[in-house]
Amino acid sequence: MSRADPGEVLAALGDPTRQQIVTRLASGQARTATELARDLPITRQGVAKHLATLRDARVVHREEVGRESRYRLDRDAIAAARSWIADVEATWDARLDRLADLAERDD
Amino acid sequence: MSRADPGEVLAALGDPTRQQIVTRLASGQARTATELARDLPITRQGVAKHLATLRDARVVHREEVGRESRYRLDRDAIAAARSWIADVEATWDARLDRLADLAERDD
DNA sequence: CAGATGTGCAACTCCATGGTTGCGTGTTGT
DNA sequence: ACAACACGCAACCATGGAGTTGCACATCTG
Repeated sequence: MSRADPGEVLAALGDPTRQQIVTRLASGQARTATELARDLPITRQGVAKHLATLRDARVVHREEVGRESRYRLDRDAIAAARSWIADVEATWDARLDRLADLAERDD
Repeated sequence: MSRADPGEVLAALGDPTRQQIVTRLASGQARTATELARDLPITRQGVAKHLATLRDARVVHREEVGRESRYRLDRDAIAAARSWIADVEATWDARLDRLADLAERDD
């Protein structure tokens, strides 16, 4: 089972509708596509497609219960994306530190 | 000067090519579109368009020097995106904590 | 000044994808 | 058993955006 690819997760989180879905899933219970569609201006199938791409990116996983399937956040994938961004920041900071060193050494 | 919108930043970071550009910009100096295009399988104009959307999302800002314009990372916007993700995680964690409370109270 | 280099802008493809409708199937509950 | 509900899948449409080429303009250099 391959781990979540940060880049893919970022791409999944890039869409505004999917951002809303993720927000909904974070603040409440695991929800079904039909429930989510009630809050959104798109159809159930539209939501379902978004959930599919979120599932491909491992941001979400499906739990089938009887005739309905509920979707739950997968914390690890989201953490991977945050980690990627944090790495960019860290690298950037390191570069600034080097510049600071040069400035000091310049005195 | 309106601040960076996390959603817009996420969208900007969603594209794989732009992810590479951001990585390049994080690990080195401010670069020009022509320089970046050398590392990438697309033309300079392609890179320029990506830099434009990164600039719209405040992920990057332009520094015009003579006839060339160099692009530099804007740390704040990236931090905003990371913060958004962190919020999702925090909300999710808080929900899990509430569940734990209920479980305890259930004993 | 003339050529080389760097850039931005505009027009043009083309494909990925967000969104829809329609349908068939499985589950629930009365 | 049967109606209502929930879902997945497939076909379809339209728009956006990634990428290209072409060109005009600005800047540097010999």
